[in-house]
Amino acid sequence: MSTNYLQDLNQEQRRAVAHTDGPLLVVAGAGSGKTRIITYKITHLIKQKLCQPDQILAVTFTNKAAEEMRKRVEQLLFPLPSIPLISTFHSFGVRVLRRHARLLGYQPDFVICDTEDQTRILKKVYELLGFESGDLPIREARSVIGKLKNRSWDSEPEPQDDSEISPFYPIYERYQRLLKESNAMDFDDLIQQTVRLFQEHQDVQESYSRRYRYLLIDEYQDTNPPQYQLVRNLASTHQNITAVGDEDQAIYRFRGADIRNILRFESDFPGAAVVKLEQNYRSCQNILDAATAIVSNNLERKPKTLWTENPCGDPIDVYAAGSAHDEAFFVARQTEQCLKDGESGIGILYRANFQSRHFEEIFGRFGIKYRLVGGVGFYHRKEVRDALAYLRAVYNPHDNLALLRIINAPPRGIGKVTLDRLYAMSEDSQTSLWDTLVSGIEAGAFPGRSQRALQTFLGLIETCRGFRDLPLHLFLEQILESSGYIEALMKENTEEASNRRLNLQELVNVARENVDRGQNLQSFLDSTALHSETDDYDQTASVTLMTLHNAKGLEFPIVFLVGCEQGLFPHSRSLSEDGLEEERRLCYVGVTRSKKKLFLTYCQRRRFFGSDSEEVGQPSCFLGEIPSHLTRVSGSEVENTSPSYDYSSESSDPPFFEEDSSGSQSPDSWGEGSSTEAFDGRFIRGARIEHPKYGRGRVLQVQPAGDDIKVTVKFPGLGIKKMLQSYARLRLV
DNA sequence: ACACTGTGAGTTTTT
DNA sequence: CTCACAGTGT
Repeated sequence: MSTNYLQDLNQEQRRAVAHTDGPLLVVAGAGSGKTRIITYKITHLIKQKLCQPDQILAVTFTNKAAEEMRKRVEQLLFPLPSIPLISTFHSFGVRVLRRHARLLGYQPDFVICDTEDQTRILKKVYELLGFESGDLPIREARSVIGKLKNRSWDSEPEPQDDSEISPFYPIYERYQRLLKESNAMDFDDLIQQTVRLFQEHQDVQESYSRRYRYLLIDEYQDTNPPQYQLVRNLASTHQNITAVGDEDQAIYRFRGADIRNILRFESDFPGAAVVKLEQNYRSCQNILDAATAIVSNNLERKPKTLWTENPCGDPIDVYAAGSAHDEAFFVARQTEQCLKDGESGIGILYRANFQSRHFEEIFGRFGIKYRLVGGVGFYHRKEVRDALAYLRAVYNPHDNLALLRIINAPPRGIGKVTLDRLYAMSEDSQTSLWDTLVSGIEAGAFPGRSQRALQTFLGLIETCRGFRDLPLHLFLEQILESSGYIEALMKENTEEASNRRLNLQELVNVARENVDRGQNLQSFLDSTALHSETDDYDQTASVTLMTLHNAKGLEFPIVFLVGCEQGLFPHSRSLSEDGLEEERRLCYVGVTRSKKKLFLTYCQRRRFFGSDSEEVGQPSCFLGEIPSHLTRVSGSEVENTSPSYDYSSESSDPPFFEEDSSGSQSPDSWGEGSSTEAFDGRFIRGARIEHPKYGRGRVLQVQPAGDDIKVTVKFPGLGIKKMLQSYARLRLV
């Protein structure tokens, strides 16, 4: 068996796989065999004996993608003497950092904290610095910190040149210090600290660069500056890098991803070869045409032409639903029909997680089995996180974050007053909470009741430490018993509590599987921290609900892209600046997930925040970018429940889909560019605005009023005001 | 210390 | 609607 596997590839793909020496950029359009390139190239390198398997490093963004590749490589190459490292950026970071943590002043058993931990830490920071969440909501503080960490290669951010961020720099500084003191890293640190390690310790960098002689990077368009720098560091000694990507599918700018990384690859890596893959093997012609038409409105891209030999396929169905409920109903009915026809592999894709609710509800009523990816996942449940914190705290009591989480869960009489005291003492003595607690109890530093409660807690942790040598799952079971956690749930005697118990049982099962695979506590904790919900997504489920972001890299015979409304998709918060191009790419990603059949739906009215009335919405401007001969439009009628929404004087029912003789099925607001002129960056539903007198508010409703536009705005604390756009000097924020 | 209540505020996307 | 929080009462 020599080079048979090359027969599966087209000419361009073969060129990409056969190029083994030096930098290579593979510009791979949607559905053109991106994953195939990486897996076959790994195969090629090994079969041609260009290196040992364990000298190959392939980096992806999601565990799911990594797993998929591992599986495929295994299939291609039977038994292997060693295995290539196929890993996500983050888990690669963890791997390196666990080994060299001390060089950076961390302990090797550092903790990985996620968004929830970040929030807890930030609350503490606010408390310490006297910040109010009114000054800057914690959510935004997180994003400011993320920006600081992700925008540059070096680890010391320069705040002074950014007036928008510099007032909040103390928050960043204190946050980072608390993290360090807790021996913790957030997700961004996992990359950034790795880069720092490489910068400060050239020898370490070189050893990794020499160790991995061939580098393959998936989804290169989504790399942010630290990741980019990491890649360059790894390639430094050999430049054997294969970057695979597609700038049209760059959808992680909010995470600091910089599309220019892929656009300037050739100048970054002199002598780079470039291969373009333009044949699409996935979608029908109609779908591909629609996708191409949409994305060609973007300016920030290299033009390319995707083509396919696949049949034309059905027209794209566009459905104008009356309400979100109606939309879900329509999708459920269509889905039911598809299932009856023996179809499987139906994807319901949406912009934002909260949209899933209606579909879950209606699908439940229809008896349609579905799988939900994302949302509040297993590892984010309170009880699961508590249990993991117990593991951490018992294993290492100096883990402040874990200790704080479980010290009073279940309630055992250690409240805020006691905790504040403990915290202050720990600040004074510069020791961990645990040490402070131990010495404080000895010194009798607490009032009687707290003293006894803390004493009990201390005894509990010490008892649990006695179980440390048990296999992980038994260890966990023991802790849950001894801590009284299970008992407290039993006492509650509600359905919710019994669900929680089931979840904990499930966690014990996961732990057992880990033991069976020979993994230790540390790797168990790592995998739970880096786990994402996409990971256990099962290809065999016939109906799947997920966000567009989660859908990247997947494909479905049938796709429903729902909620195609101005303000939701494109999202109102991305309308200012050039965020619209990114939304358009997201739309491109969504459309190209589909193999044979695509439905696009939107709601003419949607409830916001579960408010009492449904507000009028405009169809997504992306719908207007699809040539009308590719679509088939239908819709449900909207009853005129509220006179203020009455559009009937302007068009007959259904309002947006008047059949006219000019041949265009599109309403006026769709036409090329016109919707963009009227609404892009303006005051659409959901947008946040600022009024010179009332301050900040949110647009609830927009309606035409003669030549002007009437805008309804909710100002927090002040109530709802209606105003005309031309008079009110509104500004987007 | 904690369980309860009402208030008010907030929904992009993720490792 | 659903979460987090403040303020109540025990």
